[in-house]
Amino acid sequence: MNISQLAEHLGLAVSTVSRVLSGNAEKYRISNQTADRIREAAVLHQVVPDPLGTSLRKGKSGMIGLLVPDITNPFFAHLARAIELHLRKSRIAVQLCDSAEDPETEMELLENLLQRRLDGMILAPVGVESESLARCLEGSPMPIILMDRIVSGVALPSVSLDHFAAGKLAATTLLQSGHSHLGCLRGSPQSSADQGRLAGVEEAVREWKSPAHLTVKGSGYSLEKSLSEAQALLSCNPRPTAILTLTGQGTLGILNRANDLQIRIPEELSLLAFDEQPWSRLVSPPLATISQPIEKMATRATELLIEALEKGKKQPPPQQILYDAELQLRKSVAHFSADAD
Amino acid sequence: MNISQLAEHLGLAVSTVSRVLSGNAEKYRISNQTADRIREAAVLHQVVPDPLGTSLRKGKSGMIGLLVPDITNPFFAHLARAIELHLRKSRIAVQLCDSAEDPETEMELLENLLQRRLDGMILAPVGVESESLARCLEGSPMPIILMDRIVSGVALPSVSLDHFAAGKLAATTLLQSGHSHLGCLRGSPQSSADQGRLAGVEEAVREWKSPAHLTVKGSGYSLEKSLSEAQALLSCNPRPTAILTLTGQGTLGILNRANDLQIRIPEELSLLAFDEQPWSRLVSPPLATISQPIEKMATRATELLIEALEKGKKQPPPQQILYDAELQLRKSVAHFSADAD
DNA sequence: TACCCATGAACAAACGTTTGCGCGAATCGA
DNA sequence: TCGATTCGCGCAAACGTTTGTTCATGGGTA
Repeated sequence: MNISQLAEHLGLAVSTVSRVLSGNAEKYRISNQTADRIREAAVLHQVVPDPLGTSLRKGKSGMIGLLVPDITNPFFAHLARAIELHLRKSRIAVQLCDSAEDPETEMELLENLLQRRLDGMILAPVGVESESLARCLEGSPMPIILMDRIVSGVALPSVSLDHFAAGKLAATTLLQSGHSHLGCLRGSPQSSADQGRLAGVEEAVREWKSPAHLTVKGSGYSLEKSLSEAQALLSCNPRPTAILTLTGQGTLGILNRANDLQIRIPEELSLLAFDEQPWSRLVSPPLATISQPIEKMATRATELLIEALEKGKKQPPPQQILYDAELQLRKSVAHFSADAD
Repeated sequence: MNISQLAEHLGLAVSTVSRVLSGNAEKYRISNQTADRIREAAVLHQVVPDPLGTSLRKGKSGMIGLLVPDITNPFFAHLARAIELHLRKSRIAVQLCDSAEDPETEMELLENLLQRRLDGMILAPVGVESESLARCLEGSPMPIILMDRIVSGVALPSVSLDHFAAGKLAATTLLQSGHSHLGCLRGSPQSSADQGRLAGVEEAVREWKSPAHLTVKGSGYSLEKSLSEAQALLSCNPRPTAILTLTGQGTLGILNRANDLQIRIPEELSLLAFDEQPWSRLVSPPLATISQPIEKMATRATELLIEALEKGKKQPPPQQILYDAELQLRKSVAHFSADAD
């Protein structure tokens, strides 16, 4: 039963029912008597204004798109959950899309989402530079908030970790523990997040008070790739005394290979990992991590989006909002003593 | 620009443009000349039929709801990803909802989804019995496919692991390795999945050729709970020589506490865990797991749903579709030798 | 020439809302 | 008692499609 049928049933006009059911009873001066009658009948017959009709009339779908590279990645899963929760409070639904870290899929999904005339969208891009992607985003008719990674050449508001500062913090932490040869396992060289983190690491090493050396390995997010790159990094001669991993998979790769090679952590190798995982503090030794304030970032992004929606779907100013990483110092990072090597 | 503006621009009727753009040109015998002219203009002006209008007219939103207890749980994340991928091929979008393992939130979300007049929905219930939940599902106007867990008292089609058989397989595996005292760390006693698994375990123990003993601990999915329950299980006297964990958190709990107590795996304790995780084969020793054929289940569930959608949104017959678990036997399970205890 | 039929496209109703406007009735001040 | 205001609600248009029906045109046959 829809509201016009309910109106007929009650002998009232559709407009009256609509006004009451959409909470505008007093605004249009519907008498309490009539309003209550409508409300009662509505709950009795389980009548709710059809969102399709509402959307069409209002020109809003009440839905935003969330496009992530990999919902299977705990970081994005947490992000998605927080975003959905926040938007729910504003009665906005979330359409989920997973681009599987593939730029082409991402492009298709993006076009699809734009066609669907959603109210807005939160996008965590795969991170590969693409002219067509940039053009597609540039001319978007809806507000778009970028998360985690940015798209070069596009002026869009973004919410992310201060990757540069985080990388610097991580490297400095290891340097301060006495390590002078750092290893770094990166993810994709394409990703702006990785680029930022690595740049931070490099600057920390460059600015360190005494000479320090940095070995960088890795490319890609797959587990197989991470394993072989971890192997490569651990086989360096001389081997780094401390390793920083920029991705979750990379961390698993190092943990696994170090175990195979019987390298003791932290006695022979210190390990600091990006992204806190559920098991980080449970493995042995507990893993020191650089964690992201996921909740805060999700909150900020949704606030930005909601604000844009209320201001008539206009794009908010292209500010870059950065958050500081949090260092969880645990036993996997130890002070370097020369006799171990 | 919408199709009516495009029609006006071309000096044609809206209906003609609509027929061409929705791919029904020849069905309504639009001349190739006209059709091509429309198509060209459409790509030029980036005109696509507005899904809102289409939805309203057709009475379909082209969108289904996916309600999971915790998208942060890798199992559900994988499920969500596979489901979204499959439905995308049929041009169906997915609205994501996360109930945070909370029955009340689940109930609210469910009502919300039902109101949104989606085309259908895939539901992985929290698993707590609830009269109102059952009633809500029973009278649903859209097809609903249950996943992973079932809701007692409701005749809905479901796709899930054969939890009972999986539990039996797991327990039998441990018994066959010579263990006669099994420990089991469960999740929530409310969950039909856990109930099934545990029942399978109990039957395996009961039917085993020689006397065997089973100690069951655990309740809830939180990490803290899992840690304390793991502690309790490992502190039993006598301690089980093999432990089966029914949840991911439980596995982490056992791994952590075993490490604290300096219990060597598998020499002093065999461990078999439900649900394959990205790190399962990477920890030391590699973890034996009972894995679920997530892809297959997701495929089947979406097939069921799509079929129902094509048959006019009617509920498919309430069949229960079960899949067999797959045993990944790894080094964390060892043959029991009496001298170790 | 008159008729029929196939062709190609327009007309209009319907999907379910929201909302500016208007209208009759009741209330009020003078 | 009368004009002016307020109150309570209905009317109708509009949002953007889809689709059954109609209509004009032209070619073919009788």
